[in-house]
Amino acid sequence: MGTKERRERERMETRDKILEAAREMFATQGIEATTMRAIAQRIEYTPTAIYHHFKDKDALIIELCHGDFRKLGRQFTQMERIDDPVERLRSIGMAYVEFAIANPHHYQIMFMTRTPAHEHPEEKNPEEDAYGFLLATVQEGMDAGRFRPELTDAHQLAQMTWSSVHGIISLQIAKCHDPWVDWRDLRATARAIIDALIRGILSEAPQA
Amino acid sequence: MGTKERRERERMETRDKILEAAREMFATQGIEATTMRAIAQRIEYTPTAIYHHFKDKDALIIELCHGDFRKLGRQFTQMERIDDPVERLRSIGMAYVEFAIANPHHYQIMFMTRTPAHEHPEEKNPEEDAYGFLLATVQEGMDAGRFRPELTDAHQLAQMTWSSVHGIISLQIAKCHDPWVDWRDLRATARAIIDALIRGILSEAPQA
DNA sequence: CATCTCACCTAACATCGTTAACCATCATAT
DNA sequence: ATATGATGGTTAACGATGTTAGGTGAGATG
Repeated sequence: MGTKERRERERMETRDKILEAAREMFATQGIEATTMRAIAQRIEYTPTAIYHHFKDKDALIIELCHGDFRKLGRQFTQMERIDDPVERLRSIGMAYVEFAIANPHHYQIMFMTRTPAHEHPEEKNPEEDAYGFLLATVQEGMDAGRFRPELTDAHQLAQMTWSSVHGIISLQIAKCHDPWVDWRDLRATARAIIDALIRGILSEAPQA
Repeated sequence: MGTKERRERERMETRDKILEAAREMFATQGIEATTMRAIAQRIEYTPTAIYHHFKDKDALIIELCHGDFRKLGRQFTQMERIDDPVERLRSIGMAYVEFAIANPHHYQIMFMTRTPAHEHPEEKNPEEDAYGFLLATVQEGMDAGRFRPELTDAHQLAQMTWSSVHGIISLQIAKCHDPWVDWRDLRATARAIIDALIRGILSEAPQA
């Protein structure tokens, strides 16, 4: 019949139009400032039409988040080719920074706001699970004895590195307009943080 | 006459009642979930009454923020008694963590949301300028040659330490309910981050 | 006693997310 | 061919939000 397929395809097309419009408007205007009505008007639909594709605004946001998490995960797995786990860790950190610089509004949604019970079904897919990739890298370094002997918790170590980079990113996103801090270049400071932290967690034994 | 003074005092009393109610409701319910009407009802006034004391909701928030910044600054200056600048730096970091744990919602307002052009008039008062205190401590350590020679920018160094601690705090505040991360104890991880970072920025020359 | 001030209230407005009820199209079953 | 029924969309509205225009009334001032 093929008509069923066409129907489905058309449905997905308008669904994608909604997502695309929402993505751009969230990114440029911010998430709170972007209204359902505005999204609808942009794609020349009625606000109610959106609700035939997404339960509510949160569902729309979460859907966009999933896409962004996948994107970040793909970015990370490109670092797989780096053999040295410590160097890979450094590169993951910088890739994370680049992602945040490229998508600051999405970054804000993904990591700076209390999300509504984010299910994260792709938790198990390594291609999409950025945290898992970071964790594995840290574990690899730990197994190779690269880190100080008192650092035995891979989760904690992963959270340490992640949050160190997240810190400077999120502070600058939130506070970049405040005059009482003389902000330095994000990339440079992030690099300095990564270098310092890695130096601080590396085992002192000279490596081969 | 004294009547003028009494009028002013009464005005300030209700103003403080508004602030007090808002502070607690923001802290327990969250800032977005706390409505003007709810604040008014709590102190048995009409929503409009609030607008005779504060321009709008943002002004109310900003006013609360100022108080919180003062509180944090006071917390910091208690570390003045620590002579060693590096140890003081460590203590500042942990004090910051304790502040965040004690006031997570305020922390969110102060450091995790884009504030509406926060004037920060008390920038010059050392007793209230937490960032300035951190900066001075870092500068002192730098002057004493405690840090690696390539680290010559006190602002960058201050931002590095600040953001490292901020990172783990804000991530846990925002993502503590997400099941895909196995969070470790905030205090312990923060301490590990501080230790690692400090080890990473300290000059290798053995100190006296 | 008349007037003025000023903290506060009543009533409303615009806008938001969201939903109930309806409508039009079109593949399908009789 | 025509009735049926699903489906993607619309119109109109609801309740809640931040906010404001215009009034009210008690107490200070002349």
